[in-house]
Parts: sequence; structure tokens; C-alpha cells
Amino acid sequence: MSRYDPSAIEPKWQDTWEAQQTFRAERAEDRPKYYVLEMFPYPSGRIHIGHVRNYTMGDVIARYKRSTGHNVLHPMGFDAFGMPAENAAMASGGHPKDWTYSNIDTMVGQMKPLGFGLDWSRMFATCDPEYYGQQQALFLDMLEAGLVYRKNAVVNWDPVDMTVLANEQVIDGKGWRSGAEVERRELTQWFFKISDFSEELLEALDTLDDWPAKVKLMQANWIGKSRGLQFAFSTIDAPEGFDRIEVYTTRPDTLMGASFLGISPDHPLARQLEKDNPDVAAFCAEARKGGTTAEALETAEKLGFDTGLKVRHPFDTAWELPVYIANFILMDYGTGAIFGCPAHDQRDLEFARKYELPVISTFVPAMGEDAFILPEEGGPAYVPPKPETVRYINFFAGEEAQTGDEAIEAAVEFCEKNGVGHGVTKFRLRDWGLSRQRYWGCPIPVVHCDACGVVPEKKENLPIELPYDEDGAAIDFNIPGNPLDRHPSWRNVPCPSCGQPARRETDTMDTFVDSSWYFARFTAPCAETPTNMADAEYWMNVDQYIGGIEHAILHLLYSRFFARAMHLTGHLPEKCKEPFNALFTQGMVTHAIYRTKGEGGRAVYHYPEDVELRDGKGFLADGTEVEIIPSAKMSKSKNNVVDPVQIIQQYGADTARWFVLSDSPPERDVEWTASGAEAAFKHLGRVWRIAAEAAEADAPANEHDEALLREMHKAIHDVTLGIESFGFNASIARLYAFTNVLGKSGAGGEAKRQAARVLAQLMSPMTPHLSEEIWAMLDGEGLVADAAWPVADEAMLVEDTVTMPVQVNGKRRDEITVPKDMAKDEVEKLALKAQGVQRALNGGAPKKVIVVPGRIVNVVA
RNA sequence: GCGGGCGUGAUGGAAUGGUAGACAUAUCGGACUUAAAAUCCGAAGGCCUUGCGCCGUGUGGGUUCGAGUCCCACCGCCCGCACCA
Repeated sequence: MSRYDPSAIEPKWQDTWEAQQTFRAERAEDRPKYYVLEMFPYPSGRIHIGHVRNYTMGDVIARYKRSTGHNVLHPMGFDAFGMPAENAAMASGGHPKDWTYSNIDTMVGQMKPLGFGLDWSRMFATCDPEYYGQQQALFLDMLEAGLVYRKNAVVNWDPVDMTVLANEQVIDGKGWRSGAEVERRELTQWFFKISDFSEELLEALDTLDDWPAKVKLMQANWIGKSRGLQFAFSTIDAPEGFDRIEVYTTRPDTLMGASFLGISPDHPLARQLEKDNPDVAAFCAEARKGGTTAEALETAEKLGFDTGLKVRHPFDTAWELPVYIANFILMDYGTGAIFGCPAHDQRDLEFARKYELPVISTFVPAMGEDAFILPEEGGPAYVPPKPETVRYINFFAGEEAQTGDEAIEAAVEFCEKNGVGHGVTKFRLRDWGLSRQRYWGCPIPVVHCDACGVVPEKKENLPIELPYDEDGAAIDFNIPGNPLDRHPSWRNVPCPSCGQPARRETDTMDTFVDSSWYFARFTAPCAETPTNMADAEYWMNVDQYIGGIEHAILHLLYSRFFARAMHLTGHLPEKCKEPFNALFTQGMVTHAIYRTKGEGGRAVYHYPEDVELRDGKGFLADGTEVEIIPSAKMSKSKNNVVDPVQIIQQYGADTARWFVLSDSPPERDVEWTASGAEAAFKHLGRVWRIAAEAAEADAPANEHDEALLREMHKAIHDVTLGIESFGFNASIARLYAFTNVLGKSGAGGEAKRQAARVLAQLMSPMTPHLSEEIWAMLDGEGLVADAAWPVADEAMLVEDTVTMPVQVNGKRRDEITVPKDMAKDEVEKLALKAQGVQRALNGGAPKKVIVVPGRIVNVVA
């Protein structure tokens, strides 16, 4: 008998699937469809073991659904625009396009040996002109529908690289690449009107039953709905045009505790004042510095500048409040101006103490008010928990009220009734700035004309292709800034409206745009329009989407917005407004780090193959013990990256697939270990041997057959349940157990063959090649990939007799074996007679006996 | 600061409120072998007085005939958001 040899088996079956077009998806109106999608990869150059885990999970679902009669769409593509391609061009010459497509070739070449049941005919990369041209068409439709607009915005500007940076690219106030101090600069940028959908995107989260609660919560927090009062303070002797200053507050009930008005350094009034007053200008410049990162904001000291201006309190015109410019007030939330109530806001209290402003309480705890220390005396601000009953002393004087939403609403109503402002709902979600001053992205299809202004490109001129200049003649990536801006000819075009010489927009789109609708494009990747309604109608929505938690907010929120925008512009049916029916966020594949201390205490990282593991400790060849840091994120610099290509060469794809699914639940991280991979390989070899033995077994049917077949049906039941509930690790554990039973069974040849065929089927979503091989070995009909999923026979799941533990006062004392449908009182009699129970009762009479049929008996003594 | 999640053997982890530790790794023992590899069989939560024993799912309480699971408090770890008015 030969050995399990994946290198012989795997290519053979991959060729068969390819030849038979097994995973080609064709519309078939008479069959139920199932669309399973994994978040498509960025073509960084090589596939990562994390990709293997992600796509294997999708493949398990896809193959399982196929075998349960679904018409499955399971596509793959590449999220191919973005900065790494330009950085590679800068670092080592070459062209981003060549770099990207060559990486894609490599990665496809690495993915195919993994045997994923993908419809490769639908593959595209977002940098294909056929794709981004359709994206430009979509953009033009969205522009026409008022879903895209231009405005000035404050952005992170890297003065060395001369480009806008995303917040994530600003580290400690410095550009991540250039290291230059980042400035806040105002630029005219393109924006998607995602904020128009704030309410809808928030509300619809409730309908996403098959999304992780965590992701929905993160999105809800990101959208950040709040209810409050917007009103104006009237000013005294302020510059012209600033008679009133609008503020927004979520705590209108603290209005009578106001002691100052604060405005953002970017507030129009601050900008006005800074024109004539160098002190103001200096303060504002200082306050604006330091980028907008979380870290920068956290460490920043709260600073204020007294403008000398005064405003009148809306409820008491004799009451005047000073106006401060403060560095902690954001221009793009609310109105960019606040009133400070130090008694009931810790931040305002600190500000008030620093600038010696009054602290006025508006309410005290209803109970135990004597214990309440007013903040003047050094205590913290009184911010009552919600809900808590408080007594107002300075507004709705004497009234008791519950804090919380109702109190806010009551205060809003009171203010409205008295002509002070109106209730408003605000969202934290801001419009999505999509302009990037980069080359390797989708060109924004508009033209700037001196006569006509900003003119959309004509659709017949699409795609607006990037100038590739592959000899590098015109495009130089080594000069900072956007190469498109410097290109000698590309930007010079006639105005689509008047025909006069005009300039093309040189900003390209944020790469998140590319990934916001690719799932829809997969339903008709060659359509002449962004989508084809018949295909979208049939294939959408994505039934199961699988990807990393790191996309919980941006990608998934943008996609939800795009699906709505595509519906409004006629590119998707109404039912696609929520494009992902179910979402699963999988964990990472981690690997231990092996570390020693080198010269000067510097950490030295060792490759796993250089470390010998003995008794849970690691040693180098020279005997030095290494420190083991378990379960760490893979990182090149830590030398703990596992290369899937190497694993496939060593063990085959099925082993890699089997291992990444075993051991840990899919949502959790799984640690790659050499011993685990080795064990997975050994197990598959064992399955192969057991199946080969079964194929040749000639023992006649016998008394062991039934036990084996019962186990088989139980395995069908449990494994199916595991797959359907994303409990792949549990399914695999069950398959191990069933294999052990089959391996030891004394059943006849026919029963063994039947069990082995079912084993092959149950394993086929995880280890498709091995399963095909076994299926063929056992004369299975056609391909296991085309075979109908086995169904557990309910009757075989229940044993005729059951062994029930018997407890006395919750402690197990004995067990009894009874027919499965024995009457409760019979069971009770037997249980009480059991030796262990008698002993525990020690002659005493039981007070009560609880019989849970088929499960357990508990005697209460 | 706000929000969420998780604590089970040496390790990854199983357990619709019903025999805690399935399955696997590492470990130990045995068979086969000149030997090794491969393969197969077996042991294994802790403790002691080795019993028909006691203890055991972060800690302390509670609900229940029965709690890893439900409730309350605390401790620890992880994640997300964060001058959001």
C-alpha cells in the first residue's frame, strides 16, 4: 500500500475541478443561490497564512452550501490600488502597475494550489481600467444625484511629501513616512455625503441579525447619535457679522450653570479676531499644531485665550459670560462653540479653575444632598449617573427629575417654549473625504474649466485611464507630491462642456472607494455598466461575508453607504441596501516569538527552525535557552512569519486547511505550531490509510455494523451543526473522534466503506483533495464536490438504552442503564436501588427525586 | 473617561442549566524494530489517609434539585472609541 502523498493527489483534483468547471457560477433562476465572500486581499506580494484561514473558512461554507443544493457564487479578486505600490516604485524603481500585476500573478499562483472552490473566471483587480472605469461612471451618477460634493476641509498635510495624510498615518504629530511635523491645512476636497445617511445607517443596524453585536456596536458608536439643544448667545461689541454665536449642548439642563463660552481656534470668530490681533493669531496657531491624532490630543494641555468679548445669557440678559478660544474645542462637531458648565463637567471644571471662572451648580443629588461638596472646594464635577434623581436648584428650581434622556428632552422643550433655541439631533459621523493626492488610484472623472468651473467628464470618455508611461519618461515617483500634477500632458484636456482647454482633476479616489462596491461587481464582472440588474437581483445580497475585525467600521460602513447610493442611482435593487446578510469576523493566525538578549540588551529574534523545543522550553543549537512569547501576531521583524507556500510544499494544502480550522474557534486567534501542523498531516495520513483499508476490507456484515453506523449518523449530525454555526473546530474534533471509532471498528467491509465514504464527505469542505481521493477509492459516484451532503437518520441518533448518571444532592454517586423510553417512576425506582445511592442515603429517605428523561437523575436527601 | 468581551488541566480548547476537561498538542509508559523513523496500544485535573474519599472552571456571594453556564459585587486580562460639548 502506498502512502498519503498530497503532492500527487492535490494537483490532480485541482485539474479535475478546473476541467469540469466545478465552481463556475452561472445564474439559474430555478435554484436557490448562495453568495459567500471573503474580504479580498491587497496584492502585497505573497499570500499570508491569515489569508489561508480566511479563504478556507469561506471555502468550507461555499462547498458545504454547494452540496446542500445551492447555486454558489464564491469569487476572488484584488484590492489593488494604494500607496504600497507607489512606495515600492519610490524605493526600488519600476512602475506601480508592474509591481501590482506581478504581485497579483504571484499570489494567484500561490492561492490556486490551496484548492479553493472559487470561480476564477470572475476575478478582477480594482486597478483594472474595466473596473475603475465603471467606478468613475458610478461616481458621475452619484455626483448627479448630489451624493458627492466639493468643499474646503481641514486635513493633515505632510509638508515634505506634499500630500494629505489620513489620521492613521500621522504618528506623534509627524508624517509616518517623512517624519515631518504634520500641519493642519485647509484644502478643497471631494466628499461623499455619507452623513445624509447617518440616521438610516444607524437604524438599519438593528436589522442585521447575523452580524456580530460587537461590530454593530462599533458602528453605532462611530455614527455617534446625540440629542441636544442648539441655541445662540448674543454678543456684546463683537466684530461685524458675529452678533450671535451658535452653540450645541447635550446638557441643556445645565444652562443655568454656564460660566463661559468657548470657541474652537478654527471657529469663524477666532479666525476674524486673529486677523487684527497677533496674540490671538499666535494662540490659534499653537492650538492648531500637532495634528489630530488621538495621542496628540490626549497629552495636550487644555489652554484658553480670553478674547475680552462678552455674551449675554439667553435666560438673563444682564448675565454676561466671557468668550474664550480653547484648544480642546473641535470645529467639526456641533457648532464649534460650547458653553462651559464647570459644576457638571470635569473638563469645564478644570478649565474654570485654571482661568478662575465661577462654578455654579444647577442641581444636587435628591438624596443626601448635604454630602455633596460643591466643586469650588476641590471636589470633582458632579456628573450624576443615569438615571439618578436630582433636585434642580437653579433652573427648574426645586423640581426633582430623573437624569437621562427624558430630562434632556424636558429641558429642550422648556428652552424651546421660552424661545431659546431648538432641539436637534447630531451625529459624529462626518462626510467621507475621498480625495487623495496620489498617483496609484482611481482618477476622479472631472475637469476644471476656467469658463465652466468643475465639469463632470462625459461617460463615453470613460475610463479615464491613468497615464502609465511605463518607460518612466513622464512619471517620476521620486519627487514628493502627486505625479499626476507634474505630468506634462495628462491633465491637459478640453472641457467636456465648452471644448476649450481645461485641466483634469489630478486627485485620485481613496482606495476604500474601490472596496465599497466590488461585491456588487462580482455578480457581473464584465458588465458594460457598474452592475447588471438581472445579475444583481439574482446573486445579491452576499449571504455570508467573512473578514477581519479591523474592517468593522470603515470598510463595512462605507459599503453600506455605497449600497444605498447604488440603489439611489439605479445600480442595485432596493433589497441590497444592506448588502451583507451575515458577517463573520475571524481571528488571526499567530505564532510564538523566540527571543534572546543580544549585545546591549537588544532583543534578537530567532526563526522557528533554529529553535529546538523540549519540555515547553526552546533552545538554540548552541544550547542557549530562548524566551518564548506565545501567540504573537506574525511580523517579519520578529521572524515568526509562517509562509503558506512552504507549508503546502511540506504537507500539502489539505493539511494547511485542516490545521487553520482546528484547535481554535474561528472568531478567535489560532496559534500556528509546528507540532500542530505535523499532527494534522499525520491525521490526514491516518484517514487515508483507514479509508484504503476499508476499500479492501472483506469481513462479512456483523454485530459491530450497527454501532459503527450509529456513530456515523451522530457524526453527520454534529459535523453539520458545527459547519452551520461556524464551529469548525468542533466539527473537526468530531471528525477526529469518528475517525478513531472507524479505525478501531470491527464492522464488516460494506459498513466500513459506507462509513469511510461519509467521512470523506464530511471532511470534504475542509480537505477537498483528500476527500476526492478517498471518494474515488471507495467507488463514490462522480466527484465528492458534486455529491449531496449526507443526512443524519434521526432514528440512528438515539440509542435504545441510555446510561444515566444518578446524583445525590448534586453529586454523582452511581449510574444506571435503562431503556430510552422507560417511564419516569420506573427510572426513579431503579435509581434509588443503585448501590452508590443507597450508600449516600445511608438509610435515610429521599425528600425528592428529579428525573430528567434520557439525561440525569438527582436524588434530594 | 465611555463602551464591549473574556477568565476552564502544562497548552489550544469541548460542554441546549444536567457525568467538567470531548478532541488535539506537549508529556510518560508499552508493542513492533538490531536501532531509529513511521505505525499501533495505553496512562494522565489536583490532593491525601489510595477510599465506595475529598477538592476543583479568576475571587466572594446569590438563584436552583442541580451552575463553567443565570444574577450581583470584586480582581485580572484583551479589544474598540475618545478633549464629541
